[in-house]
Amino acid sequence: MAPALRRRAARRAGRGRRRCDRGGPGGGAGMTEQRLAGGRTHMCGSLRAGDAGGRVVLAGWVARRRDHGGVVFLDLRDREGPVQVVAHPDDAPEAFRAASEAKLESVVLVRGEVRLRPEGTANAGLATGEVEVAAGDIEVLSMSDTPPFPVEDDVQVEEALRLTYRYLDLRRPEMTGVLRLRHRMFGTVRQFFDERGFVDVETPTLTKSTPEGARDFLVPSRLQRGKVYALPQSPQMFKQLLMVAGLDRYYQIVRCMRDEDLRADRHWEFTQLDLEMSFASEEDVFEVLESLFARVWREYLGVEIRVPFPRLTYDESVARFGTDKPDTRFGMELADVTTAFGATAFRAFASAIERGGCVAGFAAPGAGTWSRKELDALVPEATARGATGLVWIALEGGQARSPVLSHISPEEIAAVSEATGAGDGDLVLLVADQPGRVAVALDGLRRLLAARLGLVPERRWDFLWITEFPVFEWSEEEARWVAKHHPFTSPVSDDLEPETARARAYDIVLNGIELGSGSVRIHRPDLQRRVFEVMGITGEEATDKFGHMLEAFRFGVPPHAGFAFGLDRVLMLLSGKENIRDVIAFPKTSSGSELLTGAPSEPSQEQLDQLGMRFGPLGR
RNA sequence: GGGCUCGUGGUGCAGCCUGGUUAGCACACUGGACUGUCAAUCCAGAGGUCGCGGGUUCAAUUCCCGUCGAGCCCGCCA
Repeated sequence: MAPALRRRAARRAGRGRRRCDRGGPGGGAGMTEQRLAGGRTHMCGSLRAGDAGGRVVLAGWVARRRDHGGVVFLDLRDREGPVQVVAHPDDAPEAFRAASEAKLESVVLVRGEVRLRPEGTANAGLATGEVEVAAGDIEVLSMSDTPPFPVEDDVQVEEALRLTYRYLDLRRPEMTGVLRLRHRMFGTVRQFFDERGFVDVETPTLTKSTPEGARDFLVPSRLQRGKVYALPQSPQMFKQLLMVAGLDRYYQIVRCMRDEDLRADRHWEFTQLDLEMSFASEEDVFEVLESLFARVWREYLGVEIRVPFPRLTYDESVARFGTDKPDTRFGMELADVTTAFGATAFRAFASAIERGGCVAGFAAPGAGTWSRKELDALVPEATARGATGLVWIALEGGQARSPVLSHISPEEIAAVSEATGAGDGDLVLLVADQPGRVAVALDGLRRLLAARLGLVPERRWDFLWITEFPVFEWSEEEARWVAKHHPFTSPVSDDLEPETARARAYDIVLNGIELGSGSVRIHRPDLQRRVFEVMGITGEEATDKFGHMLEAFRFGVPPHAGFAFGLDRVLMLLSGKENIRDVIAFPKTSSGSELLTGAPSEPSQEQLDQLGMRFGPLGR
């Protein structure tokens, strides 16, 4: 075989191996099919034993240098990974000198020959560990200053510093890997919806302020002074109008903006998978999303998830778990024990019940042996979550321990143990208050205890649907009923009694995290008006705020339903990150600063003049 | 809006509670030695407004108050 042919064959073999490697986040599909810029022949991290014997041109960043005086090793890194470059003074004096002088993170171009490493010097911890590149020529394309922090995985660096030099942070293999996982997953999502006949339509970024829902980001208009656009919280109205337009099936990977305080899993700008389907019911939407998640989980985690997902109504979820996003990977379900304390001598419980409250709790298996100190430490955990107090009863060796033992009867303890399923060695936690507060506190405690007791199984994916949400929710602040989902959500029946009306709205919950939500929409103008009425939106107001929707609905609306979920959160789960900023290329801090660019910044007087704006002293 | 935690050479941390020696360690950096390492090794060296402002004190990195920045949580948000 001619050398050139042999090389090509070898490259093909290497390519095949690469395909098998693809589980990792940084796997580059079809890399070798592409022409590399700058005269490079290979990517550093792609070289394999099959490439041995070939002359290559590589370029990358100096990840590490090992200088033995007589021989210098450089680890040259590009997005595919590192490869070892060897420079010998005898073979190539110039290259040797360049290698000795190249500082870490400098960009260098290397011409040389790939060869198998000498016997016993292969590095099994490296994908390129069987080979090395004997440098014939090394050219420093760009010398680097000493970086402000080590560009390596598993190095603890203050996040503010990482964000200030985000380009260096993203150079770390782990971060590059997340960005590439993000790219590939988006591709899978697009392909999935394309195969199913969904049409990708872009919707405006400068649009009308949304009256209900989150706080808007506003953009002042230059041409129409005194008026503002809003950045979209979601393309909700546009996607419904696309159904009126007859698009039938729409999807979009779209940036949404909500001006609310940030959290570990919440960012101002986030990326949503948005979809809408005409003539669809809940079942159609469920099937699409179950198939999508099954495909993504299979492709990126190699996991077969169980479809269809279990379903739980909102009421059942709140009753059993105290929340509409339950983590069902462990038990410890809640039990309402109000009746057990119907005639209790315990004043705290009695008065809570008198005021229309309830008593509820759950059993934490194995926590009955905790010390008094550990158990008392749970009380502030409960009050921090809004509970008035917390009663703990530890069952151990046939005895009950509790700070309120003298106030509660053995019969009450027996009833509570029975209801919560607590046995010897277990701990019962009880909270008495208004049902909503009890639920919030117990949900938090349940998660806390499960984590502390090590009862949360890893590598388990509990997807579920929560259905039949309330249509309305009472807003203390505004003293009126507001939409729990959004105002276009169809009620289950025409009965719009605000306290009891249930909606054809659904959430996907995974391991106790809400991924997204959707609903069947109202397509009857008369029903839509009645929903507005309950929320105190008059005819005039409705016309002003939602006039375009109501108008559109006069001209033939297909029944339709849709869904939206946060892709950033899905990526957090796929990559095992605990912070949303780690799956976003250029995120902001929790106070909204962009440390890289210095945004937000003060506007110039000229900018303000053009917009007809004036910044005055802050006042109420 | 509220609560908690953190801020010390380029990086990561210790010191602070119990005020007073020259602010210590590791990595990185600089110089030297070294021909098979892969967190190379060995020797030497340089590098600090202890976030910022004020107070207490004979004396503050250390105690107190304020402020700025970062993180987590509640409120808010689907």
